[in-house]
Amino acid sequence: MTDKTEAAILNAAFATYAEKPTATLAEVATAAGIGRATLHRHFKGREDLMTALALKAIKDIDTAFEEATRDAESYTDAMRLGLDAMTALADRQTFLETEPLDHVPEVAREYDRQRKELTDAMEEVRKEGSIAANIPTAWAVKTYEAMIYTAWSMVKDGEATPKQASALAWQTLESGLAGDA
Amino acid sequence: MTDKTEAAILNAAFATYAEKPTATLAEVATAAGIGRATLHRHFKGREDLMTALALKAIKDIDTAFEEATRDAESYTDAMRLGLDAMTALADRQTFLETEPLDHVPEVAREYDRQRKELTDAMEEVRKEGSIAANIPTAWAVKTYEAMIYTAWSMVKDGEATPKQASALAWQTLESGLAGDA
DNA sequence: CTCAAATGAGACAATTATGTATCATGACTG
DNA sequence: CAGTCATGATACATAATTGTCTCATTTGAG
Repeated sequence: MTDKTEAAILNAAFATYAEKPTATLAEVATAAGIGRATLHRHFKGREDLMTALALKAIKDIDTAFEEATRDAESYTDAMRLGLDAMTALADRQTFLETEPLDHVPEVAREYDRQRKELTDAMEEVRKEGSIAANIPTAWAVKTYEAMIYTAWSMVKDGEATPKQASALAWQTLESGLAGDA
Repeated sequence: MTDKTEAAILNAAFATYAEKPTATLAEVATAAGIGRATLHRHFKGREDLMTALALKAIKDIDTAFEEATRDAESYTDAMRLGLDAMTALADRQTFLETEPLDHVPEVAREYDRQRKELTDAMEEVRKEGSIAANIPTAWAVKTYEAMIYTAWSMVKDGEATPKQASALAWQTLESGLAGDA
């Protein structure tokens, strides 16, 4: 049950920290439906949990993105499919943005790698003609992430279904980066 | 010097919490360039500081928005001008989103009021024909806020000047909500 | 069923953050 | 210049969080 418990802890932690970045370990344990002692059995301490969360966040995003874009017909299409898949994982993205994680070399390295891959992919999207010339790639990447967060937020607030939200996000992103109003 | 010191504390706090939501009062004090004791002289405690920050955030945003949109020719134009002004205040917006503030009635009330005003204004923008029919107003509002945050983030990361960033934000928003790619 | 492993609950210690009080110092005011 | 006021530094008290340990109970595999 170790693996299942740890997964439950990590998932609960993502949800909890997305809601309240200052949450205590006790709150995370309660959210996971376990005792605080059990949390300490699986993760040596706060720092350990944070590192595990960061690495899992990166891995989950990688996996979801690869899975979703397996049979994309273009980089532009891959972005659309990826956005759809990521809408459910925005709590992980939020965690990575919120928590200062530079002090763990492995996390920093993986984070940079993922970010570079996304930037490279966006460059390909540009080559496909989906991005206006005056828009920097860095802006396109940040907007992409912002749309994922916004879609997630819509769902969280009960203002849209995941499908609706990611469709809106894609529509906004595609039109917005194409640039002709 | 009391007023100036308090302003310094609040501004430093916005910057600090935007960077690290779990920052301690000691870190805030250091960022403000004062001793921890002095912080306690101006704000009774953590809760007191948080409340002051929330109220100031709301007020700063109100003021900046009103100031910037004073001679807007339309609601759509007001949104553009407001976005420009808000780019520098995204740390306040971030604070309001990050910190759970429902438990202070006055803050909750002001927050709801401001949010409603923004939603109402966005409805007017819709009437001016700037928003595609299939896009909910709630989405338009969230996207607006997301673009402000994104512009701020670009500036913070040194990838654009404030002017460039808010121009990109407006271009993306206008084209994105108009909806025709 | 039986046993080993995992767990929850609780007690406890250690660490960290918060809150309060005091005092000497420097700045500004009248 | 004298006095007041805010401040920084420091010490100290309290509270909250984190980390460790034990033990009775539960769970699950064999």
